[in-house]
Amino acid sequence: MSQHDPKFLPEPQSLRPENLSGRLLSWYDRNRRVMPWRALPGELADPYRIWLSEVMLQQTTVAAVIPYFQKFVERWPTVMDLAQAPLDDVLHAWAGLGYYARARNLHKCAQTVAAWRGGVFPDTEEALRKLPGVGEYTAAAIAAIAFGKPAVVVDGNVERVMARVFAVTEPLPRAKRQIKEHAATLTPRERPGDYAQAVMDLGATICTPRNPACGICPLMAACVGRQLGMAEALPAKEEKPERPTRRGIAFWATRKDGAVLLRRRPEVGLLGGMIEIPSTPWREDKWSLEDALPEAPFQAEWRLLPGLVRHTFTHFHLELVVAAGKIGPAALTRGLWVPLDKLGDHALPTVMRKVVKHALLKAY
DNA sequence: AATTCGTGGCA
DNA sequence: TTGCCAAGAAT
Repeated sequence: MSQHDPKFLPEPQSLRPENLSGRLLSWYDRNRRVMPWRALPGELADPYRIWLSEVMLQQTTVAAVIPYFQKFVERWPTVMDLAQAPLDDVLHAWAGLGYYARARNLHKCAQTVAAWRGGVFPDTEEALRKLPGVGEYTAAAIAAIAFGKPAVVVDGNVERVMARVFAVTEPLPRAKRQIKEHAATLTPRERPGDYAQAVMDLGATICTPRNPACGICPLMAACVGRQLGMAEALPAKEEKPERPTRRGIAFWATRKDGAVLLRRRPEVGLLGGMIEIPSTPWREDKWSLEDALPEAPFQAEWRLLPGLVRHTFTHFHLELVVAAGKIGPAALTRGLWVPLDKLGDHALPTVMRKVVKHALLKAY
């Protein structure tokens, strides 16, 4: 086949892999999305705000992050402010956003940056990667977006876009290395931060997991996945194990003055360091009240409230039955007695707020 | 390398 | 109702 053959359609130069970034950037410029951490065109990004937003955005949607981000930067405008804040204040402000280890690492990272560099973030991937809570993705994202470094940024959006454009059929997570190689071939030296955000925006708005809008995609002509009719099916993923159900009894313990007993969870593990309604351990077998009594915070006439509190974590379902009881004058217990109207002052994760709501509805 | 980490929106 | 999914990190 020669170039003079009318059937030969030369691949436009703009569709060569090294030029796809140009198409993405021009699409990005035409469809710029406003987010509170993004610099305006021509402005320099604030590394503190980029870092804070990237940590919040780990496995979390933009819509969920925005109000938390606003709250954090209003209360702690610089990394020095955040470093000086009590950890409890940070956990409380984070409550509801999930993955609470992020909040602890955020605070630790702020203190590290404050101590080492007086509040100046490192600007290389290698140095960023050493900070607590900053992994491969986040280091690359900060380096690219805040410092203009041509880092290869690979998040879930990039994985999906690359898998489709290059028709990568190997399932994730095995395909990660292959996908990163593709991503590296597209990463430009000019405007790498905008490019990274362009791919992520594309994945969030057009190259979506379901019903991708291929008809208006700036990469449509280059997308091998689409040409093969398999774009929506990519990326392939390994099967996930099914989620078990765990059960427990939570103790809604009240005092004569109406205060409720709370306690702090262990620093590590599920809901680490957060405040909870005391409960039995969470196990697969159902609990009878008799089984649960030795786990109660004190001896009392516990009564089971009708109904259940259901909550789903990443890897299991939880069903909590709530038992209500009043502490006697002689009983001692460990924990934190909190008036009902002060429950909001504590770092209660969502599952525990559900327990509170249920108890308030059923116990009075 | 495989698990363990939350939560809310969506089909 | 159920499962999937989201700008992943730590161990």
